Amino acid sequence: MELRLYDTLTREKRTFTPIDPARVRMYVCGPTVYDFAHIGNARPVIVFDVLFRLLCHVYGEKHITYVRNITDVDDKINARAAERGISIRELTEETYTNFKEDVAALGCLPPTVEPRATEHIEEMKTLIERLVKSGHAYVAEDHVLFHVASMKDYGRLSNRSLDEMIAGARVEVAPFKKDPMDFVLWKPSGPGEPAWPSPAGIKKPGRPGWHIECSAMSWKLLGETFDIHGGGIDLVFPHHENEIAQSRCAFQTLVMANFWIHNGFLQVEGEKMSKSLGNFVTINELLKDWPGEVVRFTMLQTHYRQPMNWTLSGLRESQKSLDHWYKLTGDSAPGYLCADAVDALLDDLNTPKAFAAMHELRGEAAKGAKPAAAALKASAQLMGLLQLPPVQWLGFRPASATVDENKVVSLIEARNSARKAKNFKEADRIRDELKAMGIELEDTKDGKTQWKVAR
RNA sequence: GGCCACGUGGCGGAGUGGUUACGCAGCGGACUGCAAAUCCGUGCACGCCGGUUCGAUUCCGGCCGUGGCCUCCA
Repeated sequence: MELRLYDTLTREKRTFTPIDPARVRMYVCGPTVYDFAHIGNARPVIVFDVLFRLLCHVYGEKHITYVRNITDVDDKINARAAERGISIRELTEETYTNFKEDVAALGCLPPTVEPRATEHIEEMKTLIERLVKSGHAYVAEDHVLFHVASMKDYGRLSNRSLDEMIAGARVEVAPFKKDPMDFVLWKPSGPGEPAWPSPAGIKKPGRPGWHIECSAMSWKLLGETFDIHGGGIDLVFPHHENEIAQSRCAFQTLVMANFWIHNGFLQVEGEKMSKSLGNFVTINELLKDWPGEVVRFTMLQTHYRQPMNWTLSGLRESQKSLDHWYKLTGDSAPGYLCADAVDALLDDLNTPKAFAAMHELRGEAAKGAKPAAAALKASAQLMGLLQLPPVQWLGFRPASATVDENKVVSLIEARNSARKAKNFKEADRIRDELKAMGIELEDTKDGKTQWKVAR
């Protein structure tokens, strides 16, 4: 099995070879815990969960270390906690709990380690001290700044030259910076802000800059150089660029990670997702109306590097496909994996192509091929789908639908009595009545009637 | 303004220098009391303009459009 992955740094798709196949190491940037995660946050979580599962399949579960951090020190967190009148700790705990539940409902396995920034301040300070000592960072007005000009090939990941960046910079430059592109490793804390004793001989207590935490945590948990670093494409610059600068300069290494993998951006109904447009979709809200697997399926229907458009009709389509798959595979045990589906995944995580192979299996299974159904189930499960008992799946009711289940059931009974008595006029009238209530019926072969909420 | 992506049939979405993606919807048929579900069959495509080539949706150049980054952001 050969896994091929696209690397943002070298801009090519190439064979993935782990540094140590007995310990494959992946780091993915996790959430800043200040509010509910939105659908855009869900994309990397789901995409890298599929990669994690695939790596487990190829190298064995015990040989993968997947780290996804929790950013629990950040100015947005401070602001939100103050706004809500709760402590920072309360806010981050609450948000993290919500995040964990949401992500589990999306069928994502817990990473091997979920480190918190606040628990790795010492490592950050160690890195900062090293960078100052080696001349890559300097102290100015109680800040520690990384000196970008000290690194020859800064900008390679995002394909920018320093000159270009300086020319195109629109930011106001803090007066104490040696170079406009220099970024903060450590900054002083004001009253009410979280603070730790500062490194580099600074007297005033302070807190870390944003980028240093990932360098510190990946170092602590994965080492100076590791296999895969992932995140959203919007993190390429400045976050990942700066991580590379910090880690490589601190450790004198040629690379920080061998593969840099980034998922594409997401729009909602053809527009940028924003609170002002009213199309801001949180995972939490979505999960009230849709099973997690529908959200997951929808996300994987687009290749992870492509821009994707999140739509209601996309969710409906996914629901249909999964309904179909669940009905067909039923309670059958998972069988052999579909080779075409696995090959598609091994080719830079081509999930849409894997789905196509699985749709074909569905066709064979419909003709009565039991191994095809078993293969469909196994392949879907490799992608974190078809994990529920079919009864539970088919029994899902959206929370927003206010249906009186007892009434629905008694109407269905009345309709079936009418059908038995060949009073089809009455039976159809009842069906129409249910339809007006947003209930759709499905008569099964064994004479029973299933119902679902129309979408 | 600088840098970087993307543009495929009604919709979603893979892929390829010459041959069917696939899914949803539509249409026709089977099944059904009629529907729904399911099964069978089926039409529809590669933003625009040039270039390379025997041949380009696929390679190159330009243009147009959309989006991302440059500032917290997946």
